[in-house]
Amino acid sequence: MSASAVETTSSQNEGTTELVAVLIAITRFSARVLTVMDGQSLPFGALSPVHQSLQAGVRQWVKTQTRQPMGYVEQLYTFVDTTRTRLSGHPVLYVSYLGLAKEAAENLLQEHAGWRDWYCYFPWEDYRQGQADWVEQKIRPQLQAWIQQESDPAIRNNRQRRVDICWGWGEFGWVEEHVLLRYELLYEVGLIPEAPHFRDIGLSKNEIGLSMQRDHRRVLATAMSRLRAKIKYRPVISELMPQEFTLFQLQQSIEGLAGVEMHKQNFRRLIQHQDLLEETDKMTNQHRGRPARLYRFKENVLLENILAAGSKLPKTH
Amino acid sequence: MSASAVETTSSQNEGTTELVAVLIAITRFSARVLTVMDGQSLPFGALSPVHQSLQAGVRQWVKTQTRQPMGYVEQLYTFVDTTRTRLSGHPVLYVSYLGLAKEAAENLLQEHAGWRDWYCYFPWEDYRQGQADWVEQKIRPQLQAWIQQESDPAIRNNRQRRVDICWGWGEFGWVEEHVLLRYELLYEVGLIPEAPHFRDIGLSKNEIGLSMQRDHRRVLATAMSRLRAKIKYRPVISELMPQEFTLFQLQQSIEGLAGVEMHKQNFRRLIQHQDLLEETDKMTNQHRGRPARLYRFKENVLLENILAAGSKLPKTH
DNA sequence: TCAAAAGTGTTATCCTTACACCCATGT
DNA sequence: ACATGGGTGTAAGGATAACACTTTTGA
Repeated sequence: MSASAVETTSSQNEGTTELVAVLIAITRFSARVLTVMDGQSLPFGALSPVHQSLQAGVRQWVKTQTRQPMGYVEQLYTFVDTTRTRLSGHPVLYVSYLGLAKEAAENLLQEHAGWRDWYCYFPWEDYRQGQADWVEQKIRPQLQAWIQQESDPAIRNNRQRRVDICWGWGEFGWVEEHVLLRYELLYEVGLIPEAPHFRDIGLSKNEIGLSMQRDHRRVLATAMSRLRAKIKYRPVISELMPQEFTLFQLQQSIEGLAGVEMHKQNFRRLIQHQDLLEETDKMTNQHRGRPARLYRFKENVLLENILAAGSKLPKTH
Repeated sequence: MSASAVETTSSQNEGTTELVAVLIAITRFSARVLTVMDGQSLPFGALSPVHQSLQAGVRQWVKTQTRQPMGYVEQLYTFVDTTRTRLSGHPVLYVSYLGLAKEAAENLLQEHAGWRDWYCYFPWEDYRQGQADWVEQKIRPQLQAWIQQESDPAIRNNRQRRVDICWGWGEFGWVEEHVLLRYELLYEVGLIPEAPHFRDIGLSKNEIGLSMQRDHRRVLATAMSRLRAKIKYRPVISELMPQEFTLFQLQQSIEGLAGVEMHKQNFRRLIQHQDLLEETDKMTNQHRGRPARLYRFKENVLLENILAAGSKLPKTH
């Protein structure tokens, strides 16, 4: 503290930095995110000089706020909070981290902490049964109106193209990792309650999703984009699965993350061709139908998540 | 300023944030990076509350420091400077950005600003003629010794694996986007002058590369990794090329970035199958051999760099 | 018996790679 | 003439997607 008092630079150089964590776990094949404040916020806390690193700071805050240990961790993105910056007169930063936890601890510290299905915040991102009707019926006309609002035909064309790319319309297909693009589009158009220029058109929470404080929903969207992109080329799914599992459980978990369904037979073959899993000698019949073999990830896969090395997934359906 | 004086929180929450820019351009088919301080630093400056966004801040600093305008910009990574944090008693952050410039302005503002070939800082990353002899002769034995230092056979095995993945030895191939992994390995082993535990084994600057202040070389390595990965699935190369160019020039530019050579015929076909380029009616004979057709990127490609959409490149050789 | 899920096998198609070869120009 | 780079064709191999089909269990 005495050291900072010695600083001769103006307070323009000083600022507040907060660490924000998006911790993901899979429970019953659906993706969940760790929240605090009754789901209105992600775990967060101020960066302090006692932290040895940003990562250590995030781990510490999540641990003290929720008691949930973080497993695999990677940096996501750094945001400025323009509102708080303007109000306080110094820059307010959020450095966000993505974490993957193997099991969701049930004995969370605070009453207001909890695991939530991530589709509560992004209902339109669950594309497993195809595009929801209300997207076509309620969202699409709003976007179309937004396109028509623009008088310059060149910009109007760009808007049309952007909308089509985001939602897989026209010549384009649905791309599950465009979570952030879609969120930012809805935000810009004014359909997201967090937006300063929000226009309420009477969408329910099951449609437009639950809101979060301090733009944390954008942070979550960033995390979903990153994770959905990453599972396609790196076996990070191993950080989320239990020790042993069936191939179908693995498929359902990935489908839960990606928000799309996959072709069963090809999924199995593709996974088995990749030298990621090894058979156990156990079978399970915790489900309807023929008993299934249990598999586990090979030992080196965890290491290779930290280093490098690839993995592939089949296309949808 | 008066607002920050009102702050009641301790100075632990206060910190300094610097913006660091890695601006890349291609000159004569080799990748260059914009530097200041005679190549010892990347352009940087403090984040201030007057900046409307992080990106705007980076653009402003690069412009005022070098007069070079930035084109395409994306966030790279946020680092903590542990040394300066310890000394000052408050967190010191670097938020880094990658920028791609179409042409390298020659009339740079400062005398000490300049464009440098990025292989000056990472000589081992130029793999276009295969692996350099001195890597095999001087680096490899050092890495091998580092592996043998470890007594625990499990950890020793991990080290061996890590070294092999990084450098494409053993069962692995050279992966050009592992720039950061390789740098961090060399840093950890103590071969990089910037490392606190640096052991001088008499490598020349042509071998271990030029040093930079404040760990900026790590920032550059991060940028190279990102860019090398990105050109494989997104046509960001369009942000670096001049208006019109031949296919061979495009190939050489990409080879300059990736640091590997590509198969000529397949490169041409792959590019032409992707609906990225359009023919002009012009030919050039600014080179030996048969005159070549000039191409340009389609108009929508620039837009799609900002949004999404893919592109592919052939494997090496 | 039927539904649900585990599995196996096969084929068509596309993409990539590798190789062979001809064309046009400057020196 | 030949070196250099431009440009076309094609065949082999591998990966993927799509489809058909059998097996084993619980309800």
